[in-house]
Amino acid sequence: MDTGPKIAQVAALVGDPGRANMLSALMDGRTLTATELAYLSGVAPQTASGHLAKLSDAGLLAVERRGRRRYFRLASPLVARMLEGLMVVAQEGPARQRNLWRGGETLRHARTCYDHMAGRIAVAIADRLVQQSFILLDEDGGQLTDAGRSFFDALGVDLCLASKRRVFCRPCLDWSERRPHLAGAVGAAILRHALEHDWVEHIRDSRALLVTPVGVRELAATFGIEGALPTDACKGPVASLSRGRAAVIPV
Amino acid sequence: MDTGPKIAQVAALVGDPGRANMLSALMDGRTLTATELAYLSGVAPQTASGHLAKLSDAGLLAVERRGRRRYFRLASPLVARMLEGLMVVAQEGPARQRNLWRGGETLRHARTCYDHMAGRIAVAIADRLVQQSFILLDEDGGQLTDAGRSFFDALGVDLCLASKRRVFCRPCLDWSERRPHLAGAVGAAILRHALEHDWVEHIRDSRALLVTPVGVRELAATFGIEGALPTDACKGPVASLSRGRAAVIPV
DNA sequence: CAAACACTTCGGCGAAGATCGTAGTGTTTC
DNA sequence: GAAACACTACGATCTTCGCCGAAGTGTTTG
Repeated sequence: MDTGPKIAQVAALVGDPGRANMLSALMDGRTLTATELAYLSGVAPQTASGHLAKLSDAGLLAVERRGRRRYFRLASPLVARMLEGLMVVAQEGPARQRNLWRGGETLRHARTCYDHMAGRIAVAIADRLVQQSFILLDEDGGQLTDAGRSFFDALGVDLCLASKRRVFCRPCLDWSERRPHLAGAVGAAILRHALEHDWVEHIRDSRALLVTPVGVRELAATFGIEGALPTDACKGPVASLSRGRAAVIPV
Repeated sequence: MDTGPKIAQVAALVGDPGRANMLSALMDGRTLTATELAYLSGVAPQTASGHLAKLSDAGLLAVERRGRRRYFRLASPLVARMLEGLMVVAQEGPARQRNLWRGGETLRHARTCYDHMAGRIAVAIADRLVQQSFILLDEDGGQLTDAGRSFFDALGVDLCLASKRRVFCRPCLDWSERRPHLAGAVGAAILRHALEHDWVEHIRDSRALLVTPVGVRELAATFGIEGALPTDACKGPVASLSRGRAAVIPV
């Protein structure tokens, strides 16, 4: 099998702390400039430039020139998927090996992406809002309809907290589902609302979100996304997690 | 986020060609000795010893001493999952980025694992055989019932080809499905039978298996596993693959 | 008990590559 | 047009780490 050398090449790229930091920073789908990435990874701009060139050449990053700066993002959800694989293995380490894929599964189910929700649930919510014509989405933009505004008003979601300057509503490609969820002010408002009403809560030291029993009921009632929610019929950690509030598994 | 350094540590381990070769060789769930791994990765035994120690310390490999030799295998399905992530990214490289997860998807659907079948289909077959009490499975062993023997006789599967010394029937954890499929002589006989009757065929340069139209029909009729098989309703590469024999996508 | 075997430890060699200072190109701002 | 800015290219230094020869420990075989 000659697959060994190939994966070594990619792994070696990720194997440098500086480059790994850059990739981690881009995990949530953001696009960042070379300078920002240099700062985040803790190396000089010259060094970062070299690293970014290598990552782009290898097809791990996609670049876009705008003006005098270059914006980098992960080249595809595949790359994010690979990084998540590494994260899961890395976080467990030598200790307690058994059943630790729970972390990964929980992440895929519901997590934060910057300031909004991602994962199966977030994609289902976006689907539902589009299906009901509350939101219009295309490749790189989104728009709230009048019906959508009424819907959120009735729900008590405050869409005005966002600063004037930020994008109001946009799609954000979900790397575990390979389909878009909602970002922008609307996405942030939904997450804020869900946290305030105890539909979900943060899991310590993780981007994963725990869906509470209240959340299961309310998300189903509000968005009609039973399919994406844990149920009694759904065996496995997600279901057992959501049955009791206290059962927080370190991820 | 301090996840950067952690994933770098793991990635750096995989980033060496020698170690990557070792891990690749173990991808299908086999257990190999240190000497075998040294030969397969093309380094001297001393070097291999060091590499294996590092991989074990990091929790990527599990070791078992038996007599004067040490048997290594991947520590968990998580590791295999991570390696697959790297493989998928590595095989695509800079070129044609779009829709290349087909390879991974095909692998998850049906592939060989040593000399038997793995993937969704294999897990479904194992489920069905257990459900019908043709086979009894527990953690680390399996047993063919009398009813099971009759079933395979009627089907024309020859279970006697296996050498006397090999394990007759045992479960083998499927890393893409996280549930067991059948290994041992019975597992091998099923794959042999499927290949001889053109239910599946090897895809060139890959461990992936292509389920032929005949296979779709016969596997459904024989094992009642329609759910795991590609159908017309199932969009995506697997369905398009199975519709015509000629449509072999390089993986 | 000796010999063969499987594996590990030690030590020195050598190549790969990460780092940053200096200097350069292209872009924006004033 | 000059200055500030974002990024890139080159080169010297230095650390890291893979590599294998030699020697050592534990196990099996005859």
